[in-house]
Amino acid sequence: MSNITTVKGFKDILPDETAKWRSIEEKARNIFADFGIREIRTPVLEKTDLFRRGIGDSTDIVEKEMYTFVDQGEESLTLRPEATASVIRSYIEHALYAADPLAKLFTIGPMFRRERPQKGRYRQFHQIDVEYLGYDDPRADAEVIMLLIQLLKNLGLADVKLEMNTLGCALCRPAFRESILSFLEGKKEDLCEDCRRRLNTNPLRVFDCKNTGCRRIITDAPRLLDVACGSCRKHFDVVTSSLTDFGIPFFVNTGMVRGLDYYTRTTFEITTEFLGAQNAVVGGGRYDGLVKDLGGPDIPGIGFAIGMERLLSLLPMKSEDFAIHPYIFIAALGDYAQKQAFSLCHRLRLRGIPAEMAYGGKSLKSQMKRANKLNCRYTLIFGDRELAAGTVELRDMRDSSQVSLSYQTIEETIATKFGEEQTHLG
RNA sequence: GUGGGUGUAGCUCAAAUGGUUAGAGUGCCGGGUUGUGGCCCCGGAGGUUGAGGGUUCAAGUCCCUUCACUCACCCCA
Repeated sequence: MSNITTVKGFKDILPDETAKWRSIEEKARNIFADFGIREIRTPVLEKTDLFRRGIGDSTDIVEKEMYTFVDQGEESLTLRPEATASVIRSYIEHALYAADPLAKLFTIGPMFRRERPQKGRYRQFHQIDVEYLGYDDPRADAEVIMLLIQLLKNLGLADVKLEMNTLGCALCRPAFRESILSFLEGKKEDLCEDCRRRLNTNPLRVFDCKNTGCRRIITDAPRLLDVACGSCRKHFDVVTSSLTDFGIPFFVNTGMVRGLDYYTRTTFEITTEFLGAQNAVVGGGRYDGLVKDLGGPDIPGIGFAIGMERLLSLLPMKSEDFAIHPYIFIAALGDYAQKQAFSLCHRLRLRGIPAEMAYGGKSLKSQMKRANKLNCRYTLIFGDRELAAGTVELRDMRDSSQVSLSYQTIEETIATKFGEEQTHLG
């Protein structure tokens, strides 16, 4: 096939799937409303510097995964690889903090990273993103996580694991970095090739190396939790004890390092064993320095991002459960009847009754087959014979019963019936 | 960027060591009922076997190249 296809790593979301997506989004919006989180929508395209400064120049995302191009020789632009930087940019640009020092925001939409696609990883993927700005208190961390857990519960997601860690703050992290470096320095020869490289770039990454040799070495390494400053430790204690108070189970994973430079203190992930190599469905954490780094006031923040494709693949939803069916199918025989059917069909739709018909003078059998395929509740049948007698046939597609009704009042009859059945379903 | 796997009908897959017009299920269209769906039966349409080249009397099958998809590494949602 030499036809034009989607770009590598980009996916069409076909009609059978869209209802599932909408269902997730609706449930998210509902719970966000309960928590007072308001929607913000930012452009998918931003100036490249936003991400360079926000995410960090030495991260993989910025180094090799961004869709960046120069716009007509003028300016370097980038398709957003994540939402947080954009939300913060907007927050600063419109000085939202001036009107209210506290902001709870969410946004839903596509992100773009030019990685090699594989299971659970696409070049365009979608995130549900939540950001709390201006909240210093560890209870905000707990609130964000609790709302996330509740959302996943509402969606029917089971068998997931909440992993927690703290990355320290500007005071205690540098010291920790040094102690890790000196710890690993003597064991350099035993580390894998990747980890030796990591010593220079991001030594904390050695913690989540999958190489068994590296794992053995790192088990004895100092942990940030042990050397964290008093306030960071206290912060983490309040977050975790809040979760415990509400019966939310979690695992402290002192080896969890996140890939974006801006995280401080609390970080967390929701993981599952059903996603193959991409086991994280949600990632998040606190970023107390980011707003300031991006040119705003010194305002703390915490948030998370849910990977929608990964989430979808974990949910047991079936597309049949979301299928929509016409209430009534009109099967008409003959030119005059077809004309009447077309008019009736349109009038029913204008009244909010899902109606469908077949064009093109097909056989009754063919029209009935179509009605069946569409899973219509009723089929209305009439030809010249019925119209001459002023009647129409209404067939119940479930039990195959059929009644003869007055053509004059059929629109009202159907409308009444539809109204009654709707309230019954209520 | 690196490595493995796979490319045959819209979809899921067959076609022994190379051997005539590449099959089945499903879906689609039509018929079996001159005006009645599902189940059943029958028929039809739909393929340049991903593309290009090579070996051979003969290639879906073997060789080379290329592309796509996929899984994994790196990293992340």
